[in-house]
Amino acid sequence: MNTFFEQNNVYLLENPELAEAFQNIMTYQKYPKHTILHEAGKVCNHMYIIVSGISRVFYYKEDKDITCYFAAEKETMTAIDSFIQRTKSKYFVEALEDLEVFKIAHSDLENLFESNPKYERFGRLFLQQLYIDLVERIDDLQLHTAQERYKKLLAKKPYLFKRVHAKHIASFLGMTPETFSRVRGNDHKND
Amino acid sequence: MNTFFEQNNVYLLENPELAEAFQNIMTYQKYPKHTILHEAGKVCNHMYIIVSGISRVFYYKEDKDITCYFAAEKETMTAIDSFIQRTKSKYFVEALEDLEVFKIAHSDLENLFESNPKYERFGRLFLQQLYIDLVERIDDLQLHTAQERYKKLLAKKPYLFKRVHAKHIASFLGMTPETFSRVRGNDHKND
DNA sequence: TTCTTTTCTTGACAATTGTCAAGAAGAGTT
DNA sequence: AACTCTTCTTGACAATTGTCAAGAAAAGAA
Repeated sequence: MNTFFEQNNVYLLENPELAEAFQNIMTYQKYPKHTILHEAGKVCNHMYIIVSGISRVFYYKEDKDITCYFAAEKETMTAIDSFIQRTKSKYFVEALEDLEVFKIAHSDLENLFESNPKYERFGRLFLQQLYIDLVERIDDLQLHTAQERYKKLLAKKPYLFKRVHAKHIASFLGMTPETFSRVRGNDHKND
Repeated sequence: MNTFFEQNNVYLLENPELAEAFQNIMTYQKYPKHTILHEAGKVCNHMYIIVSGISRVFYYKEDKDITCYFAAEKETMTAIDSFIQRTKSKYFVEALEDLEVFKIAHSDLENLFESNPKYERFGRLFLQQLYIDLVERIDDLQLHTAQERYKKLLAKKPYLFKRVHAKHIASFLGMTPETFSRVRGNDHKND
């Protein structure tokens, strides 16, 4: 996954004007653990940049709760389908820990993009990085065993395994909690 | 998958200026079947809009040939990792049929984006749609059986099943050719 | 703390998918 | 057409993963 500040800091931090422009449309906000920041069925009008805490995006597939995205410090999060297409979302966004975030309204972001091409450009470059991240995730899911998917995520985002319920990671990896538990058990043996 | 002309026709066709700008940087080209349009290990400097024919993007995972993308008429195609990041690609791009395409150089596209914010804007909106398509593909792979993945693709892109080798569709769907064959067999029974 | 609820682990078994091998079917060439 | 090469299908079996159930462990509430 991508981070607004880290992976694109070239654009947001090295250019004071860009940083200021974004700061002007961001509002700092806190949410307690378990808060639902966005509900499925509604149009999502905000995106969030996480200052502290972890959140997840999930949806229901035949009563089963499927996590499709995690966001932690410095990462961004929104109900992406709705935020982009301006339609009702299938996703929920939930705080898994107490959250501190910067909140950005869709309309403000659009206005910013329209106000000056350099912001539009930043938006495009940012999306490009998100796109690359997704391509990688597809590769992972397309032809890897449960064990391999587990190891890859553990290497990439070890903190998830300490801070997030196993069942959420399991569904994110496309396996049952039971399989996740067994795969984790195997992995510990190889230490 | 997305199409330059279809899904974004709002932008490309309704605005004659935009259409003309793109036509100025596109060159029409033909490639015979089996042509490798891009080789892994090289930086990919072009994207293609397909006029006729079908192509695929693939890579090797431990000697196994994995297809990760198909593009047919009106769709776009490139070695996306390299085209976006300007690094060596892991992907090959291959013509599965005789191809007629419009070819666009990365540099020309960048220049176009920089020349006027409305092109930059089109680029961003186009990427947004590609992103949504990928999110959908992840949903498919994350928690569906081989049978379900087969049926979804058959409903969405039936022409693939007539024009492309089964083994390529199988790897695209994340299953072996044998499983693909059996799943296809099951499906015919339910007619 | 104790009590309650949820999550995690483990076993037994079932379903799905992969592997290997052999033959059939199909495409391409001469 | 015959020949060659590749792809597709099918069977037998193995490996992986899912389902269900029960108990252990952990987290949250009183």
